[in-house]
Amino acid sequence: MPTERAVNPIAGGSLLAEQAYEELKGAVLTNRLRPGDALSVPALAAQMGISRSPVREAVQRLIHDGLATHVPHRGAVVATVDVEDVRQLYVVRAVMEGLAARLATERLDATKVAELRELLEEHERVVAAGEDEQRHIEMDVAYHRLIREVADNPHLTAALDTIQGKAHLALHSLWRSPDAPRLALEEHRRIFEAMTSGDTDAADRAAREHIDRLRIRLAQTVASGPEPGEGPSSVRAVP
Amino acid sequence: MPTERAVNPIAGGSLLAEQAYEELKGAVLTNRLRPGDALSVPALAAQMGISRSPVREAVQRLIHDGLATHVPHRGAVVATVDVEDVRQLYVVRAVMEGLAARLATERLDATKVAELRELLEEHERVVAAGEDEQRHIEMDVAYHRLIREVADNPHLTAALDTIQGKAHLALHSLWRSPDAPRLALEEHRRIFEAMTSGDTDAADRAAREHIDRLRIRLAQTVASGPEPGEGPSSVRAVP
DNA sequence: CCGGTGAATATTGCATGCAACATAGGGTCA
DNA sequence: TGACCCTATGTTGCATGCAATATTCACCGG
Repeated sequence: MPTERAVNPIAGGSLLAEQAYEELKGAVLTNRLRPGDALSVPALAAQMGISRSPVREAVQRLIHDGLATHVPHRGAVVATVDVEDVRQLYVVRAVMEGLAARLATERLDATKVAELRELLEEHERVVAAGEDEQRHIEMDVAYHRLIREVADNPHLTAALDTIQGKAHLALHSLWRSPDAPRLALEEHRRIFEAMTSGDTDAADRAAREHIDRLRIRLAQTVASGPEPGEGPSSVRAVP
Repeated sequence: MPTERAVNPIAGGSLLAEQAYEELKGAVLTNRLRPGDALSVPALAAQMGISRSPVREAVQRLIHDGLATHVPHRGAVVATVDVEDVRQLYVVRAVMEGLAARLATERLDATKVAELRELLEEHERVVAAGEDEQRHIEMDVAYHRLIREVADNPHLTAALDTIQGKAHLALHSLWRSPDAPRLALEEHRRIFEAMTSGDTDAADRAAREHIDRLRIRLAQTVASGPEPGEGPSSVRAVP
């Protein structure tokens, strides 16, 4: 077991627990900590250079978010998402993104339209340049996040953040389709068109269908390429 | 300030933090702790007869659930839900209960139908007997919870639990309509009919409309009778 | 009578100690 | 060689200590 630490030391300002949480979440979401990896509170505390209290708190928040699971007397481990999990995740996410798009359509103004267009164009560049998967996921997350922000419903935002966090985690293990970014971008554009035309029903439908298609493509990808067997914390690179 | 404790001592078995969380949540949801009440970790720890660590953890979970808010350097206080909060809450809840009903319809079997009918009949007795509000809320919560259970989607369940928790909290402050229980029961029956007839669309619609009507009735109640003034736990009235 | 100032108070958040406990691994015995 | 036991290690979860800090209340001056 290499001493290669998956998390970085904490600066040491205020709210160590918060910083530890962000660091851990980042490590999980960028796949530096992989599903199945152990989250030992003492070990992480040592690596971050802080005591166990804030780390313990951070790990528990991760568990609460569904990004880690608690194995009795074995500590916490980064959550493993199976195909069925993802399916159920996306069924829920579809109706919530639909609602978000609907609400956002009602509250859209010129500023927000510009921001959305901006994001779409940047996403376009990323896709055109064939940049890395990580970057694409970031754009995808950012786009949906902005829609939520426009929708301006904190309860919806909170629920969707949790759902999307788990989905984000799943993408690392499951998403292997090379033209997925292009398709996603296309569907993002369709949502944009519906929203800017003021058609709430169409926006709702477009967002729901986007997530539904994502779910279907994910299922197909998994079905075709059953995933090279990879142990918890082994060394494989993302293809 | 009366020494009247709002929370009970903890038995002392295993997982004190969990027990403390349940105790606190119960106190909040049954209105023994009211919106605005302070949640002092040292005080609660003393009342429960345990140390601060598990209590701190419990309070943080409450905050994460939206049942409490963190006021800087003043400790945590039981969350205050205003009318707008409730409206936004129910907008989200409507689509999620709709999805739950839809999924439940697809997975319904004879056993679950019997359980649902059982609950409805008990609810009927409660309404007929004109029992207390608390009991009615319990029935309402139980009914929706059972639908979720049948729907069998853990992510949907988790999200809805959080949403319903906040809604539950809101009801104490806002629900003053005497015939609300009767109307709710009636709408529960309608959802039941749609589900047992196997019509997923109708079930979805019925559940969504139920929550929407709930939201509208709540808004009307609040608009007509602005609430008998009752302050946090002491003197102030809600502005 | 009222406003301002200072000290006492109570809070949080982090660090650390410690007992209980399950697991893993090695060594022993049949 | 294979199964079993027993110890060593790692973990959790709770208790407690402690510094930093904002609030509150009383008291004093105007």
